[in-house]
Amino acid sequence: MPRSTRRRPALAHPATEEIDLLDVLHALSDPTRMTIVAVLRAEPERACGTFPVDVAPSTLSHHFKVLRESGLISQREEANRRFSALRTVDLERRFPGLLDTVLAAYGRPGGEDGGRGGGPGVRGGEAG
Amino acid sequence: MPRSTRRRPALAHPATEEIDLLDVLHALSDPTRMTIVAVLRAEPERACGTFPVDVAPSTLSHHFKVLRESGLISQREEANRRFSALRTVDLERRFPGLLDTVLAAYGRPGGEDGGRGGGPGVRGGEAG
DNA sequence: TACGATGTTCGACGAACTACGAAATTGACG
DNA sequence: CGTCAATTTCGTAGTTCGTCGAACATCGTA
Repeated sequence: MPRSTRRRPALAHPATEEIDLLDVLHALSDPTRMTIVAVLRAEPERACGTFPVDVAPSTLSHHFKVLRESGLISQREEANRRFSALRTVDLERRFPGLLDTVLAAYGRPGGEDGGRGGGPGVRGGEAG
Repeated sequence: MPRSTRRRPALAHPATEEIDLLDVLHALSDPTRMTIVAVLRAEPERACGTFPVDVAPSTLSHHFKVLRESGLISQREEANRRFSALRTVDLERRFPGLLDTVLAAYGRPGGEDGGRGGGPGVRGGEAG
């Protein structure tokens, strides 16, 4: 078999119009995945293994799959690394303002002690 | 014991500052609960049993509990009926624009056939 | 070819979720 | 008081979710 052919099925992403709101909300309702999205908001793209999350590689891979299949992120392959990026343009076209609003909300400190979704260690582009 | 005392623990609602974003997103990621929220957006309040959802009463009660504990809705008792209302003011203060943006997104038709989150059969409901 | 690095897939497990029916609670009405 | 109506609580079944470890695949390099 040709060595240039990747065995992966080209990383199926949903088309913009197929992005389902409930899938997106579900994907965002997990702290690990929300962290990934928040980090991705500040950078154009990033390799999978470089996210500040504390889970096993297989678990991380699962989360990326959920994010990708929900339409929140896209992934491209480069060598044996996989880079993820937020689908900001598609999301904005499909659900205007949603991503910005949700991420702004995520940046808000909570009345609790900043446990779960209160104080993310990610401030993305707020400063800039 | 005084008969005027309701046995229910006064329907605990989270304080505004305690509303957790991930809990809210998770609550909204279920089609039944999203329908409830969408209906509630059009009316100030509504009795539990009058929502256009197709689940058993006990299941519905569970969904209302999830919505209430997430901070999305408030419930008050009147006789043996329980009225639910969106906590629009609290939500707006906690997560500005979130509710509007999500519900606007929910109203968008999808590329699919409008099955799940595409076209909610909810508009005014004033007819009843 | 062998090795290390990166990342996925598979199989498993416990926890959480959604669903339902039955029973219990509460209030209105006769 | 007895009954109906609305809703919750309890117990339970089936599914989904998040997590991990082990094994596999790919790429770059020695």
